[in-house]
Amino acid sequence: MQSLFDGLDSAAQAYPQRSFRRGEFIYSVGEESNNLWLLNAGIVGLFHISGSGKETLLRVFGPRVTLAHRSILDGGVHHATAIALSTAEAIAIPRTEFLAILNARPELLLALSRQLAQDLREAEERIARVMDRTASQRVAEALVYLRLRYPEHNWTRREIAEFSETTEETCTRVMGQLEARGLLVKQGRRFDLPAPDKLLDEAIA
Amino acid sequence: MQSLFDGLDSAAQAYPQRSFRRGEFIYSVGEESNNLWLLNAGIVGLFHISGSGKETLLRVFGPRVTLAHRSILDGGVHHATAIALSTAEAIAIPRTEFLAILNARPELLLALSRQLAQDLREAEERIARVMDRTASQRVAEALVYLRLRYPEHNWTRREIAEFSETTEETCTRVMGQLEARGLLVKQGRRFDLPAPDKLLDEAIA
DNA sequence: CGTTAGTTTGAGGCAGATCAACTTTGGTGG
DNA sequence: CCACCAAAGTTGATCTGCCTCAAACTAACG
Repeated sequence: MQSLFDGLDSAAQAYPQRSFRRGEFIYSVGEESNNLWLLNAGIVGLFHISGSGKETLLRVFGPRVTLAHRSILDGGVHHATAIALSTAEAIAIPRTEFLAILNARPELLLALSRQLAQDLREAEERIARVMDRTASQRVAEALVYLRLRYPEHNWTRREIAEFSETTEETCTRVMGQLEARGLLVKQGRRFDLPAPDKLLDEAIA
Repeated sequence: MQSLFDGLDSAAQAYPQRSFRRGEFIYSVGEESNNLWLLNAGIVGLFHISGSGKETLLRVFGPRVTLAHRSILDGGVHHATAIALSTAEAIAIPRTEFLAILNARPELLLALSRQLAQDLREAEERIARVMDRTASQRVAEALVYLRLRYPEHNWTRREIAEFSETTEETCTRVMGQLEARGLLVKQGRRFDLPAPDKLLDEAIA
């Protein structure tokens, strides 16, 4: 089955590609979602930033996926802020053109629905997990998820903490314990997980 | 715009209506989602139940909405358990027929996508909220949300707690404080919110 | 090398979970 | 209509995970 990104790729060729450096905003919460973004390269994080400055990493996007499709279908206002986590290349398609393409090609709308259904499952599993697991367990699970899914990215303690709903300090401490148990190896700022499956087993148990 | 429920209503007439009493399961986590459910009456809760028995109320369904659409689009396995919170009446449409109708009527698929987009926003807002707000604030927000959205239902402390990611005891204590401040009035097991907007203001501030 | 972003470590405090015992409610059936 | 009882709600005492604040350290990059 064709992905939403692939189905829109040819239409995107008509538009210029934009570059973002680490830390740059692709869009911000509250803005109108006038564009659908096609991410060609790099890693982008979708963040919720609260009044008190506390940040939550809601979703992570890698190459060959779309951004802002959810907002466009839900009232046209961004509910969160998309920030480049590494150098990123993306193309913006006008909202109206995106909707016209969806209208003309129901199979792409179906692909989009499936993506939303999957994202909703993942979000709801996270809601339940906060109550269900300790901070250590959540960090361990986040490490495995982020590392396996986006191995090329240099995940920081802060990013891991914001994804696992805990603090940077707790994250550091948990990673230290995992290192002591041989489940994590630090090399400068980078780290590796020699046995991700074992790590998950021990974390959940 | 036509809702998904309305679009499927005529097709549902071919199938018998089933009744559920409070506490009965409509479907369970892990089961295959062979049916789309049309809820005609009553309130249904979608729960995540962890190994340790801890329950989380993920979503609430009222009359004239569908259940299991997310699962059907996402691999066909239920990721949570649907339980009747009051006497409920619902009709099951076979998965295959549901998919055939979606295929024939893209406008219904669009309505479904919009619903998923909205549910995803609500779920992600909840993820951020757990870190962002105290237990008291979450309880206050849950009270307003549940009471205004489903005024006919007699929400129990347990249900409110499982929706606001806290415990029954905390929920009781918070409600006691709100009563002392005149923002909540108990009448036996029922309660009323004389000034929901004020309650929200004070809770968030 | 200087500078900044990222990481580590320690000490202290508290929100809220947990456990336990008790009270109230409201539906049921005798 | 009343007595009963299971489900729901309340209250208090205790305990702890992890957040918070602070301060020093270190990697990486221009």
